[in-house]
Amino acid sequence: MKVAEPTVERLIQYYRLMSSMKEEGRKVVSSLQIGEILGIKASQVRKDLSYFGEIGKRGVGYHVNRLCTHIENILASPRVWRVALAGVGNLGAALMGHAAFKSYKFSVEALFDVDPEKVGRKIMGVDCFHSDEIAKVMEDRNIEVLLLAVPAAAAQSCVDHAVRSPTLKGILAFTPATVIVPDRILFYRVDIFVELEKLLFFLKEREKNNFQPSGKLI
Amino acid sequence: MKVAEPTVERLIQYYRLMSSMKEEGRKVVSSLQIGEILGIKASQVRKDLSYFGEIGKRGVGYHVNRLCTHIENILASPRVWRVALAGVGNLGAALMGHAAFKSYKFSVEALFDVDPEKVGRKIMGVDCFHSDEIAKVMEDRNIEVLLLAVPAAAAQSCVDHAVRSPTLKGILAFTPATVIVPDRILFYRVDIFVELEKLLFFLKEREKNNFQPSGKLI
DNA sequence: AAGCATTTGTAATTTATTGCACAAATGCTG
DNA sequence: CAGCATTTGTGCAATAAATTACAAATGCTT
Repeated sequence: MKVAEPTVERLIQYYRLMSSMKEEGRKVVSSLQIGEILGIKASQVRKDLSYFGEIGKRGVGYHVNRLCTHIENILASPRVWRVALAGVGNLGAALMGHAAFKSYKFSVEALFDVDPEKVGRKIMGVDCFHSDEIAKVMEDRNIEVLLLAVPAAAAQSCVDHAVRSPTLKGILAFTPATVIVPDRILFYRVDIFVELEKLLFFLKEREKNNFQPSGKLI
Repeated sequence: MKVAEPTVERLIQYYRLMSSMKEEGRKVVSSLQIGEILGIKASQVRKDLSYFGEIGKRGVGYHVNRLCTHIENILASPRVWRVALAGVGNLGAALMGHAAFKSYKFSVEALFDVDPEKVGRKIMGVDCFHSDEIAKVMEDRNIEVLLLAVPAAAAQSCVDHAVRSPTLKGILAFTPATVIVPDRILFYRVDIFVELEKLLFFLKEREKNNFQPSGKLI
């Protein structure tokens, strides 16, 4: 049983929404209501949620607490993933400082940078090493996931070092650069500038078509 | 003639690749080579590139300079978009400092924050206003696009203010929060934590299926 | 407890996106 | 200049994803 990527993405959204509804003390919610808030068709919501067994109640809706736990189980980690962060600039700092970064699903076991001010010190409680040592440190510390927040020019070289560690399983890159990664490594990218370009492109299209809607809404 | 979102996304990647190949002095490239570097099937590359007219040369490939200009024209802006950035924390600073942010497609005309240290001053040459003034300033300065880099808790309130300006056309949010936006506004989101969750989920799936590959590669 | 308004779960359909396969061009070689 | 190796552009097939439509449950009302 394999799950499609768009489904996983929506499951994460449902989970966030259920968490906040739980906090607000809400007990029950329907697929229609979930869909309206998230900008998704109710039928899509139902299909996603029923994918892992019948969890709702016909004529009633979904029990918020139960749905929350249910999705939590689907998304749960088998263990705490060991993560490293390469690039402790503004973006890296933004990540480290973010509330959602304090997750029980992973722990940051090493930092990498080239700045002599940072190398050799602990930053927010984590040892910072020089980027030249990526391969060795990642293997020593059994790092499975690399978060790549280095400048575009340094991205490929960082990846080349990192993939030499047999412990590496996945990379999440925040860099607007083309990088080549071996097939055995799961690779995801968050590219702010691609999204910005897309937004501007579809704004242009909208304008051209004189306000006939198109593109992705919500 | 409407263009699909995945196509636009790939066009941006092709453009980046062509730019760097141009710099390296490369003259000609085939769809197969582009595809191998970008992890895309050659047929997909050809389909994308032929969407806006025949640009390649059979038996030869694509002329790098010509292709670069071609895609540039497709993605070109009709004018310089007027942009504002809400949230001048680490993430906002990372954006402002980024090379790719100095684009001729848009100019940052206002900043918003709640920090009294920042409000009323110029930051990197741009006036910073209090977030309470979003609606007024955006209308005064004719801002069309809002970049939202505020904490999750503040996101919805910022959006509510911003959409009161009739000049607003699009929002790009960097915040891991559910926000409700009217249909007339084009809304895109870059959610680092969703991507991280997805990566961890598919790593888990891979492990479960004992290393049979799945998920998105490159 | 029968009737009714809801709301889920899912089979069937539609739409979107990708991949295949091959004719049509191109340029090189002898 | 004929033959051959490439490589594009594109109709068609295959795959993936979203949407529709409706039977099956549920609980409320009378």
